[in-house]
Amino acid sequence: MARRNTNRRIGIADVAEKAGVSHATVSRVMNGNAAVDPGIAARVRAAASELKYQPNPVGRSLALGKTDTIGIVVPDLANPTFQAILRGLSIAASQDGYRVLIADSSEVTSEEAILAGEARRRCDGVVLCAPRMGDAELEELAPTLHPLVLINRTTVATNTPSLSVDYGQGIQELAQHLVGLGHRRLAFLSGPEHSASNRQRLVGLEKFRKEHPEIELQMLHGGSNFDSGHESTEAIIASGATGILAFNDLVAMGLLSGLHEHGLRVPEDISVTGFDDIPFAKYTTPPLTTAAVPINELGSLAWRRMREQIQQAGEPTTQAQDEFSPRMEIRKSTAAPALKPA
Amino acid sequence: MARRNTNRRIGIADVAEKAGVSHATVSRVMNGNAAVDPGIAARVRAAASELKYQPNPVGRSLALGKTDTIGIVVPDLANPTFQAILRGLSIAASQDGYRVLIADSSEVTSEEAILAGEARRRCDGVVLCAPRMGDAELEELAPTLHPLVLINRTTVATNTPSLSVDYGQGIQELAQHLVGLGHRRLAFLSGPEHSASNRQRLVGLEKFRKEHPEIELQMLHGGSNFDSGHESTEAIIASGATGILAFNDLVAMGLLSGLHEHGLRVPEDISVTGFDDIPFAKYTTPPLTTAAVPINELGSLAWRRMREQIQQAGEPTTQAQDEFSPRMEIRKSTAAPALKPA
DNA sequence: GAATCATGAGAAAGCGTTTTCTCAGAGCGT
DNA sequence: ACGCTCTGAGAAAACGCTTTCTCATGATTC
Repeated sequence: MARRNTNRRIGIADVAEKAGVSHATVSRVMNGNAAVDPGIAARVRAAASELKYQPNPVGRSLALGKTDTIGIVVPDLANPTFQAILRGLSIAASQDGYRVLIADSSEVTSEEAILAGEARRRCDGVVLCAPRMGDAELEELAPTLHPLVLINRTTVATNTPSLSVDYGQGIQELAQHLVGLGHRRLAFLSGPEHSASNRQRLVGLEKFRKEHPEIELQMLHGGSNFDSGHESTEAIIASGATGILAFNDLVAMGLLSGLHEHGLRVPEDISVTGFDDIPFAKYTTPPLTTAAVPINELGSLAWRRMREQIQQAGEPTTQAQDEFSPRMEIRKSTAAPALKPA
Repeated sequence: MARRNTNRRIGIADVAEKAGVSHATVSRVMNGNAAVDPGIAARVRAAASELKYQPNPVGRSLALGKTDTIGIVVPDLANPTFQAILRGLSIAASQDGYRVLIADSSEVTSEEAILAGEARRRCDGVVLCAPRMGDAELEELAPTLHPLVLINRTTVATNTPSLSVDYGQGIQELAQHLVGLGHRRLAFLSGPEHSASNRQRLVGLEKFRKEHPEIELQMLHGGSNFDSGHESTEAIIASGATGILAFNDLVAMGLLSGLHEHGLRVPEDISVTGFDDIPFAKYTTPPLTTAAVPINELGSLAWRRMREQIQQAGEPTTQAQDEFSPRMEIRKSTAAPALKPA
């Protein structure tokens, strides 16, 4: 006897009474699960629409053991990449009648597991987006979250599908591009320390270094947003590099703006690349050379992988490990260096 | 007898059995609602943590009649403004233990009411963000959605709190700013037809026209994103106006890029203003003069108004109608016009 | 020492659905 | 006309929790 009965929403019981049938019959009519006499069905439907009856999803969820909702955990909702994934996921999921519940960990690593667990209990599955937690913790957490889809991380133990972008490959191609233009002094403006995608970039660049020992490649610390790019301007100028690989487009844009303020021209004086190809990248001045990540696909594919797991619950999951290769997007922020490097 | 019992998650019954107490006692211990013998409580807690018991939120929701979730309906999740509102809302709500469920109407007006209704049934309240539906429909829908918070729209009938931005005022100030710089030929590149905020801008500009009959002010049709701004470039040039009021920052940025491609310099040849002050606005080249909308505040205030309604359920709601005044953000995309207007 | 009271735990109802189980009645064949 | 199957509707259990109600136990008071 929880809530008082007064003033409650109209429920299946009201419809049943009005139509002169049992609860069960109303449920049958609403869901079309079993054969019901057409006459009775019509009566029920009339009663339902007259009372504007709408089934209570919570009761439904309890009985069915599913919520038609999936959760997504992201490190920072301010990041356009995660926003785009969220959007792609939401649109794809809604096409199948599912809704998305969001949880923003605000880059607080210790919160991720808690948020994910909570989301999982409320939802039929969880998408874990670029988690910052350590490998061991992820390995332990993953099985408890199933159905789970991982973005930008992988796990070995369980067969959880993962979607990732080959950041190592992309950053190498960008570096190649700069070298091809004639640059000999490069600098990488790195991202957040706990970011797995940042580590991938570092690994890729290490490989690049081995293959091009003649090229100077400096590593500079930075962040993942505008401001950190902007703040790094002086360090970049001091580095003497002519080709700058920014962690992502946001950082590149901040840097672009900082360089402009210092009177340096891009690409004449210095070349800058981004990463991600966020929608804004092609509208910067100059338009940004970057590695395009098929971000919309990521969101919708995440949903497809989730749906597969939800549908074939129990069956041997097909452990899909999708990896996307970034596509070079050569624009105007890169060019051959001036003859006499600064 | 819905699902088969096999393989089910561990529930309150398991804890009760393990601790040798009744379901009720476990519930009492978990929620701290009533006095429980410390010894028994400890036993229950031990059993719970040993079994890693986590209450099922669906069962909880059904019993409590609340879901600790609120819904938000937005016209387009790709729009940075709505992304920012979503983010502010989500962060504020999570501080109080609430989660956010999202619904994207994809600008399909007819879907809004359905999505909102569905969201409301699943959640404890709904935030309706810049709905495109007509006034009559909104008026009819609002009472059925309570607790409801409206953003960028108001409603008279019920006492639902609303948050809005004085777009009319902001656009007038921007126009004033241009006139103050010496511009005499202005053009407004308008937004989506169904957008209430676009109508507000038009009303504001009508007022401006009355007060400044000597100023030429053209109205051009446009959209709300980069591309529409970009596409309008030629129409803008053809208009002969020297001061352009873009619908929002996105449109302004697209326009900036288009003008650049046509060899026109901003602000020397033509001045451009945006609206919203999205994070990117200060990093464009040149940095964009715009009217700043306190977008983060909007999201968190939306939550505060929602929380007020949820808490004082039943009590006379305080029908708050908050209106924000945009703040002029004068940057480098506006300047005095060339002596001889094009 | 008996009556009263406070404390705290268990039984059970209730939240709003779905689904199984059961059974009445109709239709059919012999 | 009898028994069989079949259709379809109601009764009730189940989902997992909270909370009221009830009652036993031990403490308090006269």
